[in-house]
Formats: sequence, C-alpha cells, structure tokens
Amino acid sequence: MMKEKIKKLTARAIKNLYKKEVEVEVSRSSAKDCGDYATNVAMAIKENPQEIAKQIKSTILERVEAKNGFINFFLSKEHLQKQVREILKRDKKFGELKIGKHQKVLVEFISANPTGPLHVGNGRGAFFGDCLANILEKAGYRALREYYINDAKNNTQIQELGRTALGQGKSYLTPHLKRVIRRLAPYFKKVKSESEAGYLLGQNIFGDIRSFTEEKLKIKFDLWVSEQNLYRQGKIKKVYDFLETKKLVYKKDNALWLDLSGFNQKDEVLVRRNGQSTYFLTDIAYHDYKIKRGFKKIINIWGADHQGHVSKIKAIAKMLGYQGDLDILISQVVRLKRGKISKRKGNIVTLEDLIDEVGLDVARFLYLTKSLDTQMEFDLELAKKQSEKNPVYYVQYAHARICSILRKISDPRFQDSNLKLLVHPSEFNLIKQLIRLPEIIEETAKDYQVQRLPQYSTELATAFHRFYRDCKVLAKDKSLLKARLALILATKIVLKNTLALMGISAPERM
RNA sequence: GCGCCCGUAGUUCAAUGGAUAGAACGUCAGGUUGCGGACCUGAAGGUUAGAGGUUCGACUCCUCUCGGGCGCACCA
Repeated sequence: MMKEKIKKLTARAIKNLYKKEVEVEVSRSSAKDCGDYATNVAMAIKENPQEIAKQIKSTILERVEAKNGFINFFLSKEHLQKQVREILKRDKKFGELKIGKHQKVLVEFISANPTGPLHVGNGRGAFFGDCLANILEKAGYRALREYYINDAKNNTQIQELGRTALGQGKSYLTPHLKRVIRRLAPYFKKVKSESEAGYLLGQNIFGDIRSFTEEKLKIKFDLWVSEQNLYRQGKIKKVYDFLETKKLVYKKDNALWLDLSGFNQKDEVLVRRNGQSTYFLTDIAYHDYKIKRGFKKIINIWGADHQGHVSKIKAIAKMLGYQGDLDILISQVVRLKRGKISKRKGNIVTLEDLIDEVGLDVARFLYLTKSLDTQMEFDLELAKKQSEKNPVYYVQYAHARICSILRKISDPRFQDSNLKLLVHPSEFNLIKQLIRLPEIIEETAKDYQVQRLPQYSTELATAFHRFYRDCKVLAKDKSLLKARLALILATKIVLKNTLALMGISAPERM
C-alpha cells in the first residue's frame, strides 16, 4: 500500500541524511493543498523538512513538498490512473489485506438474555459486531461470530422465567412473552419444575431471537454457545476446580467466594448459599472455553449495564493464562427520543419495530455512524422522515446511477481502456477516494472505529456524484468512453464492497 | 461515595496529539434546453461545558469544577 511505500522512502531519506533509524508516521493529508499523504516526522526529530523532502523521489510521487513543518506527498497521475486497473482486477477482493495473517478472532455480541425480543439497544451491538467481524475478515483474520445463550436451568433468570410460564412469576409479561407462553401451554403441563419450564421457554425465546437475527437482521452467527451445555460438558466444574487448586476460593457466609484481591477487585461469589453457581462462575467457564479454542483475539461487545464486569473478566483472563488480546467493548446506551430503553418497563420499542419502520439498510447505517462509546439518540420519527432523504440512499444512489449508465453501454469491455485519458480533476478526485478503502479497513481492523465506514462511503459517493456532474461517461469519443467505463466499473466495485462491509445492499435500481 | 463512558454548529454525529475543527439533516440563495434532480454549487451557523497544566502543537493527554449516562447484588 501507498502508506507503507512512503514510510520506507522517507525513512531511507532520513537514514541517508542523518544516519538515524526512525519510525515514520504517514497519514492522509487533512488540509487542502497539502497533497495526498503527509508526515510530521521532521517535527518529531527536529530536522529540516525541506532537506528531507528533497531526498525523496519515486515514480509514484509527482512531488514532495515541505509545508508548515510537514512533508507533503503528491501522488503521480500515472500511479493514480493505474489503480483503476488494479481495482478492476481484484474486484470483490479489492480491500482485502493480509495483516490478520489468518489468525482466529472471536467476536461475541448481542448475547441478550431470554427476557423478550431484542430492543433498540441490542441493535447497536448487533450491527457493530457484525460489521466489525466483516472488517476483520477483510483484513485477513478468520473471524467467528458467537452468541452466548444464558439458558442454564441453574440460572436465576431462567427460573424466574419458569415461574412466569407457570403463572407464578411476578415479572412483567410483554405481549411477546404472553404469546410464546400460550404457544407452549400444552408442554408446560408436563413439566416437573420451574427450571424445566424456564429452560423450555428460554429455548423458544432464543429460537425466536435466532431466526430474527438471521432473517431480519441478516446476521449469521457461527456459533450459539449454550450456558446449559457448559454445565452438561462439565466445564463449570472443571474451571471451579482449577480456581480451587490455585487457592483462590474461600468460604464465607456459607457461600464460596473468588479471591480477586490480587487484581484490585472486589471478591465475587461463585457458588451461592443455596448451592447454585452464579453467573460469574459460568462466565469464567465460558471465557475459559473461549481461551481454550486458541483465538489470537477475543472481542466481547457488551451493553453499558455490563461495564462493571469488564475489569473482572480481564482479571479472569489473566488468571486463566490467556496470552492473546481480550478486548471488551461497551456499547453505550441507545435512547429513544422519549424515555430510555429499559427491559423492565412495558412499552419498549423493539428492534423489529424499528426495522419495519425505517428498513434494514437505514437502520444499519444510522447505528454504525456513531462511535460505540457515545450515547446515541434514536429518534424514530426523524429516522422515518429521513428515510426519504437519507445518507444511505445517497450512497446507494451512486451505485444505482452507475448501473443505469452501464445498461446503456452496449459493449461493456474495458480491458483495452486507455486510462491515461482520465485527466479531469473530478476523475482524479474519484480515484483518490477509491484507493482509500484498504486504508480504511486497515485502520478499522486496528482500532475498531467502525463509524469510519459510513463516513467513507458518503465521501466516496460525493466524489462519484461530482464526477458524474463534470464528466459524461457516454462520451462521443469511443476511447474516452472506454476509459470512463473502466472508472465507473471500479467505482461500482468499491461502493459495493464498502456497503457489503456494513451489511447494506447495493441496489441496481431504486 | 467509588469506578467506567460522555459533553463539539439549531439537531444527530465525526475528527491515529497536527495544518483553516468536518459531514448529514434543517435554514437561506442558486444550478441541467445533459448518462436517473434520491444530484450539484454557495452561504449562514463553533470561545470544542468551564478553569488550569503537559509541548513545537490539545477536541484529543493530565488535574480540578460543572452537567448527563451507566455500573457498584449470593441478577445476568
């Protein structure tokens, strides 16, 4: 990639001049008239930027300039023109990187409890997790999407669910829950205990969630890990024994506690007075199971209400000897314009309601635009209104526009296009946007700032719409037409790949 | 009280410690005898909550204050 080449060129120049080895940081130029890339290395090492700039020469660079202490790099026209062919050649693979080195990464997300349908808060983690997994795959990792099901018969919430199913519970019955219970009524008659009933009900609710995520959210999990299975397979007991041999377990008030003082955390109960394991113990077992599967990275995406749990699970990972990276991301609260979302209150708006209202593409885009750790407000009415005039459609329209032009071209061959004919500023501007995709993927795979994607897609679409205004594709000149045909085909590829990363469709007509 | 997150344009949100803090929507003013006007151009709109500090340079890092959110269970 460009950045790497420029880094090397600059580092070599510095080595020649000053005989030092330095780490050069190269970024996109942020200001106008400052070229395509820039580095602040001269300021960092307190040397003369002009002196360094003069030393750098390459065919990919038209010129190198020092300005305000920065060194600015201007890509050469030939190099840019060539990139169009590169994109066409790589097609669906354009943007793929090798930085992941085929290492296994686990992305666990949603993992909502079986208390009802997914709400708008779950949507955030859902789309974020799915998109992040897409990006990691594109960056060369092997990403596994996982949903953890809290379905154990031993689980207090499941038991409460069972009481509810048997008509003895005191929790609020959502219409959804009522429906499921009615559906299962004949089975509850045969059930022996509340935990059996709860388990049965839980399985059904998870079944609903599963088909909802697959069919409506278009998210395919690779694995649904069941808490109850962890019990069945003896994983809970095994990890408990491990902690005990480490002498980290002690008894107090007839309960068994985990000593976390070594990690500067409050101790936690593992086994209650009544003999039942806590969620904390099963979660340790679950993470042990994650670790044992050999992931280089483990990414957990949790809701804001689990934030207190983060440092504890990180401590646990250390305790269990995990060597990879454990990243726990907290998705901050999603608020509707009126009131906040809470499962305990009755009239929550479900994720399904939202998607029915604005459509999946719009929903995905609106969620993804915001950084995960800012609280976001979701104004349903506004989203609905915006569904007419909407950033998603803006991007999709660019794709549809290209398809519309393509329909008018009888001979779609582009292999012999003379790309040197692409010389208009709007053409260069468009190409410069196209070649950003690999950089976007690289950065996002590193820092998980997924909101970069919708932002980029908008900028890409803008570059295309401007090109469309300035340059007629269906030109009288046959060779010019061919060159521009190649350019719009490349644009189509990049738009499609970008939208695909977000899980958004690329329509041919709108 | 303690811990984590946040405070940026009228609104919703961006901005690897870098150059003149950017988009979208909204508002106002314009544009095609053109491949789809779901488009394009321009304008107005900011003391980045406030005060200190760190440094060549701070929306970004540190400290304090104010304001909002979320945690702090033998719930998950």
